[in-house]
Amino acid sequence: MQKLKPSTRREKVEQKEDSIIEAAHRIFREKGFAKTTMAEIARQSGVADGTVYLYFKNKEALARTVVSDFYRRLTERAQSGVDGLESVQDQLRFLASHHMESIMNEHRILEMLPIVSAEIDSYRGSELFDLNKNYVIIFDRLVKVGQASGAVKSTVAPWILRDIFFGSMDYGFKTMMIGNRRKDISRFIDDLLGLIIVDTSKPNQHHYNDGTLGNLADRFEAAASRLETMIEKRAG
Amino acid sequence: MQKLKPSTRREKVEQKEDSIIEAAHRIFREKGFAKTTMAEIARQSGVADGTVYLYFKNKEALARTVVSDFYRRLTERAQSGVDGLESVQDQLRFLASHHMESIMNEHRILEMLPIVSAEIDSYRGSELFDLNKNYVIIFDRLVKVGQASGAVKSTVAPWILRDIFFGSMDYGFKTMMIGNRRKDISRFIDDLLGLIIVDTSKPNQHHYNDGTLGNLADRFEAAASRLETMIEKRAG
DNA sequence: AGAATTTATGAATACACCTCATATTTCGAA
DNA sequence: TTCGAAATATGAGGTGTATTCATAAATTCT
Repeated sequence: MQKLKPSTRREKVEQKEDSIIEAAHRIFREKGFAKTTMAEIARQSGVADGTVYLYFKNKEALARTVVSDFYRRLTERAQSGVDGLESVQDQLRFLASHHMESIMNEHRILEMLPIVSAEIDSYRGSELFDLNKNYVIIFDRLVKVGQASGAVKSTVAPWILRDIFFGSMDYGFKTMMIGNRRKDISRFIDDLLGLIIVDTSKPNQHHYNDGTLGNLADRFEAAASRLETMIEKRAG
Repeated sequence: MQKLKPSTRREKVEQKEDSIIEAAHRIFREKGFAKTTMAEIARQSGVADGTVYLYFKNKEALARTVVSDFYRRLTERAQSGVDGLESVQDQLRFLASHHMESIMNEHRILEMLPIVSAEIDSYRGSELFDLNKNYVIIFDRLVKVGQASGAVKSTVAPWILRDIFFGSMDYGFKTMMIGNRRKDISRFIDDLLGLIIVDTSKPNQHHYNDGTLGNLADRFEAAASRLETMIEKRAG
């Protein structure tokens, strides 16, 4: 009763589940949460109305799965893109561009986040919370490295920088959509990064490899960084 | 048929409309758009279900009125608060604090904005668009004055600064709510303003990006601050 | 093959928004 | 003051959509 052969049976079931998710994603992305009907999702999945509820508790749970998948893709693309770049500046710029592009293409999906997380008793500890955390931690890591090397402003707490980074883009995206000005996006990213990144046009940028006090600062920050990592790990 | 005595009759009608708006505001603010029912609003207003629809076309229009009223109050309080202050720095700080406090108290109302503006054929030109514009223009005016006097960074376009200002706070508010850390709000505002305002305590903005002791002290303190924050978190 | 179990179906139910035929109230004119 | 017309109010019922559930079909096991 519990375990079945993991053969074709399971695959068929998973395939059906995938087709429901796929149809749901397509329609949610097009019309948003309120205007998509479960009947339409069932129809486009090629199943009966009731069948959808064998795979998902309700409309909200289905939407939550769609949002989760979106975050997974977002995180994977962002991380692999960042991994291919050298400097923290380039990595941050890529992260910003990628984020902007993604919410541009799937803003209806992202807009479902407050809807589908409203009903969760504790958003902290939920799968969505973890997925969001896994995404923004990409930024956090870059900031940590950047602050240690002096490429990113050290006067602002990292978690505040994170809120400024993502908050500005989510809000700015909306105003640019309303104003029909996609072409301003790169300008927006430039200015935003300009506030966060220490201007590289300055002569004394990477200059602390000697025995000067600047080098001492580097070493102190690196040590602090190690401590942070350790404490974070212990905190789980 | 058109014009009636503007006497008690009209007043009674307006009074009834107000009681509906008041009840709607109370319940929307408490439960959000989706979980409030028109029946509950009617009950708490002391009218029959159908009566609500004599005053508002539908649930969305009623919610739109509630959001509009919220923006009107927000703008009025912000403007009068700003008018009582001298320096641009103080004015910006007040605007930020007031905004934070307001969305803290009525975030459910603000969250209805995308919902109630979704159905409008053109958000631009709608009453809500104008109200929002009237609100953020307070910031725009401060920035204009600030940039002219050198108190605000001139390297970033004003409309981008505006998106960064409000976007950061809207996003940061959420993360602070989730993390139960209201006490970090003033720190958040300080850091955000620090990115926008030219620090008047420093004769030269770029002063600390060299290898002087002043810069080292900044970086030491920032690193220590990060550790403190982290340890505090664990202790809390 | 036949029983047992899993999976699928779609008609029926539940619930909320909204309408509308009817009732009540208000107000001016006789 | 009374009467009729206009304005306002009512709530039972219409409508649309999420969700359930008794029944059927498909699959697996013996």
